Amino acid sequence: MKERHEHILGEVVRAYLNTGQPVGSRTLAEQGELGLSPASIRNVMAELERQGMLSSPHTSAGRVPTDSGLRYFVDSLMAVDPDMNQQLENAVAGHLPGTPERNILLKRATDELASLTHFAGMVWVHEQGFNRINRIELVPVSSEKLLAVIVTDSGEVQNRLIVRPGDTSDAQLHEISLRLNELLSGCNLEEARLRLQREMETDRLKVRHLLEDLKRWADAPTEGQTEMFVSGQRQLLEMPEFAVVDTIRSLMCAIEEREQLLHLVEQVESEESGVKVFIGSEHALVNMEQVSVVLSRYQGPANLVGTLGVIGPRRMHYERVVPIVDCTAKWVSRMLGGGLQTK
Amino acid sequence: MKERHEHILGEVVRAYLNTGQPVGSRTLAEQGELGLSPASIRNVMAELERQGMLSSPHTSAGRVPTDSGLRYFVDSLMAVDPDMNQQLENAVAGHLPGTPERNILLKRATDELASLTHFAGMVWVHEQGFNRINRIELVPVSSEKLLAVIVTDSGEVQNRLIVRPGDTSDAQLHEISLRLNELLSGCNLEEARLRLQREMETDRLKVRHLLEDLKRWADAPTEGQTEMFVSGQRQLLEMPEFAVVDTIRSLMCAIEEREQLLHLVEQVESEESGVKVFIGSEHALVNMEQVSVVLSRYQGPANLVGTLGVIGPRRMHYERVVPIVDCTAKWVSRMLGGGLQTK
DNA sequence: GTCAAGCACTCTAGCGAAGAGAGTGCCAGT
DNA sequence: ACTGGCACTCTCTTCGCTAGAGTGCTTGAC
Repeated sequence: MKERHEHILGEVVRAYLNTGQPVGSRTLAEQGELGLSPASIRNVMAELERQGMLSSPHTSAGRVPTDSGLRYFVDSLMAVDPDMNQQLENAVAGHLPGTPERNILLKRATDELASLTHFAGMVWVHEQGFNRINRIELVPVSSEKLLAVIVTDSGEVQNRLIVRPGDTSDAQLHEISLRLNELLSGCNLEEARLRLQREMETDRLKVRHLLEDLKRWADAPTEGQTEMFVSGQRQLLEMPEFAVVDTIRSLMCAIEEREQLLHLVEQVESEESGVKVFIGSEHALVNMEQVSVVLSRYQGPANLVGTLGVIGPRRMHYERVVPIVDCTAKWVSRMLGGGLQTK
Repeated sequence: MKERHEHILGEVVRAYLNTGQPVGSRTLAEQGELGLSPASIRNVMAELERQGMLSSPHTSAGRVPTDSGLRYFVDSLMAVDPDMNQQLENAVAGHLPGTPERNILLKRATDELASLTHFAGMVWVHEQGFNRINRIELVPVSSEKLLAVIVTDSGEVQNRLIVRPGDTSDAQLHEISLRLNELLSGCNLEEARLRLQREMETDRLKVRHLLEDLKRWADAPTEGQTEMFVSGQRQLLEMPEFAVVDTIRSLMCAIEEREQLLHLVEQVESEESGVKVFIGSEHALVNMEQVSVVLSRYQGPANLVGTLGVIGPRRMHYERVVPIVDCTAKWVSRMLGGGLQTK
């Protein structure tokens, strides 16, 4: 594409991102960035419209960038301020200190995404079903109940109340704990199930009921296999383009139902450069042509991998949002990798 | 109030709850419940308007019940179908089987409230700061980290990663666990802090760092001292009265900020009959005159007490919503009381 | 060949007028 | 005490009009 065309496309996009309104040739000329008359700008704009980069809502409105136009802008024209990147990294790291438990860390990252971008922040955890049990502990709670705590090697903590075998002292319970750790440490779910089954048959510890309870836990389809955190949905209501309830409704539905979004998340490859942007109809979410999604993979230790990003109006400042998502993903990877490494 | 007036007020409210539109004298007469001519109905309606039970948006619209009108209806006119109560109890109990961990149970109750009413369901837990530690356990996670699990006597499970003291074997860790249990079982937060302080001075176990970590935990302002679960916000978007974005925005703000709602929750006394209804301006939430809140206390074991309910449009079917909230509160109380009692 | 100026054309947003519809209040009659 | 009838009021919708903004095209200058 000719340099002048790129220049003008860039200006149209920038003006559109700022105002959300169609931009006309005169406003662009008066703005003075180009040093051209409205008429000349018009010629170029007409050309860009033929190429599918711009479109006009009607004859006498200005031009609005199409999805392709925004795509070209994001891919080739967008200039990321190098200062900002540094600044952002500091901001992200500053707001998110410490190494808390995994889910708390991820929840905080979600909040941070939302507050930095003013859109809705989202974080997914893909278990991949390969979690290995790192530790299992039985904590006495009352005479009838005990709490089974499992720590996986990806740093996740799960706990569940189960029935306490009759007449077991705390010391005996500790015995059983030790035995279970021998038995199950390093197992994934599948193996754990098998070994529990085998153990039930010999049952040296006479705790058949307890083993059954545990097995039932392992058998249950691991709900929340892809966990999801969301934050800041409210801020989307502030955007003027969502003043029509219909759009916001589709948006909330998509967030609550998760199916559609998961499908999108799968398209983000971890090998790629990092951030992936879906503009308007590119993400194929129904009734959400006015919505864009910016995502990036993060990588924790072992088999923990996830995706995070934001969902917001098509008219978002990609120059700012893309680095935010990028920094957050890197920061989360670093925190997870550094803080929870199990070996 | 005269019987006829009550009768007509009741019909106006019912018609309004169904349609959401102002109701006129003719529609009411044609409906045939009253056996009166439009003119007679008009006379009564004018009287009711003078009493502040009804109001007309403008001269030639029908009448809409005021907050007082709805209040009178809820207090004196509302007939709760006795069958429904039984039916609801079955429905609630049916959808919510088992006795999982406390927070999961409460989350499920929230979902159930939302799905039964089609509004947003909410559940709060008021800790009252009196929680006693029932059990504390240290679970080894890696060579550098361990997981501290605390079970309170209200059945709540908290866990946190802390630094593992250098060169401690799993067996030693168990030793420390036992000692900590001796030290802290039955303590509330205040006592725990004191005892940890004292222990740090003598420190028989040479684990000063660990004790410091724990103390820091106890010192931290217990965040989420009033926990809150929300579900089904999306369904509020379906309500035609929330088609204007402003109302829904205030609503989402109120839910996310929590402050205002907490203030409201405090007004629900546990001794009272059960369900408390706040209609329109009664709850003094800003910009939410079109919103009603229905709440009830539930009572768990020991010092665990909470509030649950729904938030929805002023025009809700109170005859249905009130028993739903009532049943859910009773069911939650039963589940918590029965399943997690510690002694 | 490139750019700018001018002009006719098109489309929308906003405003006021007019008419339909719904509901009321009041009066008179049974 | 209740009802039928009538005049009145207010809103909602539709229609037509105008001002404003922006375009495309043609023509002329460098």
